[in-house]
Amino acid sequence: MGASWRVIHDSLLGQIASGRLADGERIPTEVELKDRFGVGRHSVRRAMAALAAEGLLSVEQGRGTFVRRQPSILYRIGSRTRFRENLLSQGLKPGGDHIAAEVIPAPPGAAEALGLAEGSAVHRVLRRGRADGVPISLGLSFHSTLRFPDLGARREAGESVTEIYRSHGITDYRRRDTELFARLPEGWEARLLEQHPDQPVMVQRKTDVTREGEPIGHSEAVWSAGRVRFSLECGGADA
Amino acid sequence: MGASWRVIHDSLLGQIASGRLADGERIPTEVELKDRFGVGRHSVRRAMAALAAEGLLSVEQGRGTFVRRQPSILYRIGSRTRFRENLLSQGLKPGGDHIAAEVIPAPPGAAEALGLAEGSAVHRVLRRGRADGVPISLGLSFHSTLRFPDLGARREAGESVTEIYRSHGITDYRRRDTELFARLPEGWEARLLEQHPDQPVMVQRKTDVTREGEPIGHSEAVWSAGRVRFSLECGGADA
DNA sequence: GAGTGGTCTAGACCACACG
DNA sequence: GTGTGGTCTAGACCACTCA
Repeated sequence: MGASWRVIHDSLLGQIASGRLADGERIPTEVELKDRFGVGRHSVRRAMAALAAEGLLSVEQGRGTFVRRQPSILYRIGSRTRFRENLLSQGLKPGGDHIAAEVIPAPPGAAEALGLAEGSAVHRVLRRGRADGVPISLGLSFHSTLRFPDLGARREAGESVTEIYRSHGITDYRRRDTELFARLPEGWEARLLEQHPDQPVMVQRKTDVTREGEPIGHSEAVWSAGRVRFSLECGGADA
Repeated sequence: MGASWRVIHDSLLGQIASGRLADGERIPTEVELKDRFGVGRHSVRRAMAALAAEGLLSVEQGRGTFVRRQPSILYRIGSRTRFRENLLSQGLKPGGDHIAAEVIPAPPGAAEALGLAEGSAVHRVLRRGRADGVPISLGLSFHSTLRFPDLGARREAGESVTEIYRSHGITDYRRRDTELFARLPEGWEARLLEQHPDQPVMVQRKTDVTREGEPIGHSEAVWSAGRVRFSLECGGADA
């Protein structure tokens, strides 16, 4: 016989979908559900884990479990549109936090993309993007300290990459090798994105190059898959 | 205290990464691992689930659990490149199975994309794409039966969409609204893709329109995220 | 301190593969 | 039949939040 956790899962799913359990509302505790459905707590937890991985619940240790309707953001990709404008055009308030900035020896991936020797000093800047206050992305970028000595401090102060490029004489740049894939998040990524560790993220890897083809910046952005969909403005191949 | 399943997870991970557990090799049974690490079976299973969700293991009920190194395919998207050529250019053998073809009332999403009344009859064709024999995608497509009466049978016989379009006088078409996002797979999707249900998939939704902008086909392709990365040929916006 | 979710053990039975 | 993984119950203790 199949899965008794499915029964719980589907029951709660129905209540959330129908609105009987409203957004932000607290759902019954694990013990209460276990008694109500006459099953073990393990099965309740399994049902909750599935719902959380679907992005419907926010589980908070010590406080309870809450219905969390996810914003569904359509993020245009492939144009010259920037983070700010992209969100504003959908009526969302863009935001961001500075998480970390440091100088480290270039990791293999970044070194290769930037054409540097592995271990060369690079700025590593980590920022969190928000839409209407909800975390949606983690942007991790790498830039050579030789090329952009002051980048770390200036990004920390809130300057954009484009501005910093311009002050170093780079008036135009383009993207090379934009790569997109999905995976499960690391623990720290899930925490910073305030999402369940079983809910996937999308990773967007890209390299900026000058008009002449010189690589100047490499970045890896991690997007919450439950909150963001990408809209490609360049069409796509068929399967 | 922390997580004892992490210890097991990391130990096996190391053995797989270092090659001490080779591709295709069977790993110790749950009972054996539970005894070896001196933990409960639950913790062993949790470690296995994590490794399987990372795409490193193939768990087969009744047979055992095996190391499964995943192919990592870079699939170009955004150009005119087709499935066949895309894989061939990477030295992979393209393949595919016909799964199902039927005529159904148009579901809401497809009806809207095609500009049909909800419930109009459409062909629904499901195919599975393979690279070197490994399933990598499920392509679900919708076409009006009025516009393409013979499409179901012809696709089942192996004809391509482009060929069928051409025989109906459509010599050129383009993509509108390519949308890309990630989620966890449904049970049947995981089964058809032969992947773990906790490993994410990427969904690519797109609509074909004629040069005049008339929508003629809508499709939703589900890609195994553990096996495929997308390469966008049109750059990307920054985070 | 009481209540919540997080982790763990122990033990049972079921479903499936294979000899 | 034997052994594998899949599901489930029961019960314990820990970590965190909040009054």
